[in-house]
Amino acid sequence: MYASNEYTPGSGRELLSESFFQVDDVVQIARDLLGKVLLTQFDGQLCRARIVETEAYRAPDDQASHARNHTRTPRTEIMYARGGHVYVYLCYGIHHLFNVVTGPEDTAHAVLIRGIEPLANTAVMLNRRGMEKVGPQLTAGPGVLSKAMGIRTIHTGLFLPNPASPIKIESDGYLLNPDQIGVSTRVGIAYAGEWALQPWRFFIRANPFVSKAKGINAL
DNA sequence: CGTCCGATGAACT
DNA sequence: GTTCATCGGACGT
Repeated sequence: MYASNEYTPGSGRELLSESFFQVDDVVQIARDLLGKVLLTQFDGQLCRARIVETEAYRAPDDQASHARNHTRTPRTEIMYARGGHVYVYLCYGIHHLFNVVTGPEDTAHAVLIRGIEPLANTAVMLNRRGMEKVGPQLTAGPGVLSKAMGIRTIHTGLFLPNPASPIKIESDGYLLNPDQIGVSTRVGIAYAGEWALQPWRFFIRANPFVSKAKGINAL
């Protein structure tokens, strides 16, 4: 199980389609990404992890979005591509933060993946993090999960629904009840004024791989 | 070209 | 609770 990268009938897994990412409501997509499986395959190493924490960024009005007020620069250009593209940017000069572009072309919404639960090939993830033992600090947080999965800024522009992409998101049939989903304001965007109050962070309740964010209003 | 600073994480006191 | 590593992007000059 989980050893294959194929999507044969009966495998119990399916690649998320373009239409999943091209829904206009980025907040709904952020919620729907909870429980889905992030897959990376670099240097022949296939890693899988379940998405347990996300945040929605809704351009152009959302002042926490890099594409706020239609900001369009070389860095944010990929946000204007159609949903399903990958946007990775460097934060604090150190951390590579993995985002999924959503919505139709020219709509710059994106979802930040903030926490994942390792499912397969944890040995490679541990090695990339310089850790010995699997625990929340392996992949709880947007910077550390990218490091564990091998995701870097150079991967910006990959298209997740492409079966040949080294980064993909699939469904394995895992289902969540609405009462398992926690909601809060977003982390680290206090500068965004009233937009910092939007309840656009979603997480799986009681999951240890949800980041330990401080100063957040749980709702 | 110079300056400011961030959608963080880790190691401190 | 506080400090700080580390650097590309955004913007003003």
